[in-house]
Amino acid sequence: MRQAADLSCSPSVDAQQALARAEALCQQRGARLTDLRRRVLEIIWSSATPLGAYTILDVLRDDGRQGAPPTVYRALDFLLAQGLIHRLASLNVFTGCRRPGSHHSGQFLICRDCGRVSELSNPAIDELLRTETDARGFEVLAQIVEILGRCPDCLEESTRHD
Amino acid sequence: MRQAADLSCSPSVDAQQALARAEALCQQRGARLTDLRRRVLEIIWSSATPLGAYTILDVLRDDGRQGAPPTVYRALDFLLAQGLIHRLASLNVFTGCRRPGSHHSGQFLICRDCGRVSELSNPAIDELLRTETDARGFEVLAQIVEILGRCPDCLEESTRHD
DNA sequence: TGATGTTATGTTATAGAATAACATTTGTTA
DNA sequence: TAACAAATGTTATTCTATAACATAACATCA
Repeated sequence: MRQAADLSCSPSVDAQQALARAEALCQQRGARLTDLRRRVLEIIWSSATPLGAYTILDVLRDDGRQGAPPTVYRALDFLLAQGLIHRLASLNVFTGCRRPGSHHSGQFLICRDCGRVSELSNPAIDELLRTETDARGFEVLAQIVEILGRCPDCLEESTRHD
Repeated sequence: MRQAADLSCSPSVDAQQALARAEALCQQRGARLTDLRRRVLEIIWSSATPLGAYTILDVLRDDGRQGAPPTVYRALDFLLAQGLIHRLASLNVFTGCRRPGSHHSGQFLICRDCGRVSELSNPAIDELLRTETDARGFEVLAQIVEILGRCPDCLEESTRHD
């Protein structure tokens, strides 16, 4: 996979905005966005592609922090609970939520080649799924919609090189 | 979780039909449904709930077979490639495909309480997702649609007991 | 302020899921 | 039968995630 992760640079504008929003939301909810949790969120937002827990752990250690897997997973659990990140079940990775505040499951397009992810939020998809589940008397707790494929950029590139 | 797995009984009618169809499909395709692969498929179909790879491995060992993780994963890879089973990414488990023959990604309702799974195949959902991806120039390789929640039976039961 | 309870983090160990790499066996075909 | 390919056996390792318990930070109230 042509990896796009670049964690060396300082927080992007996106990351800064996401952190600011996270601060505001947590404040509002009385949830504690501690140093560790903020840093994990920042790490996630600083990458162009979703990160695995152990990659995050490596970055924390590079920070000079002490840490073990539970350190990361607990922070991730918090961020998930606050709707600040999503977990992509098909890849065991985590990505920043583009629409925090409204807890939602999200719909994801995942590029197999570059690893980048687009988050959709097509209400029609939600509605359609809701219709199906309602018809069956099934109570929905979480929706997982992940589409693995190739993004336009990588498609174009592979076309040029063939 | 109130587990519904019962592997002790002889193959159910469902399992027998699934095995027969698998035989036919593999024959037709020139794919080799070996003893091991057939047995793994049978184990999967003999359970009311999806099984993890290591649970399947345990059953194989109970059979008196020798085996290690690769044994199971290779059989699973074959069955996946033939479209005879599905993998549920959100739980790392495998379940028999209710519509083998047509390779498809499927849509699943997974009950958090009893672990049972219903496989939908609502073309409208596929279509809607296709519309989204087409509009974005995204080439789809695989779709993952898994809905975690509570099935009608478990809902009713929890209502009675509250 | 200090005692108490709660929340968060540190730490060690382990469980669970999946694959790499190579050896051996089985099946197929020439 | 020889030679090749496919399938399985086997050992080791990597990656993902959590259990269990210890310590530290924070909050609340007498």
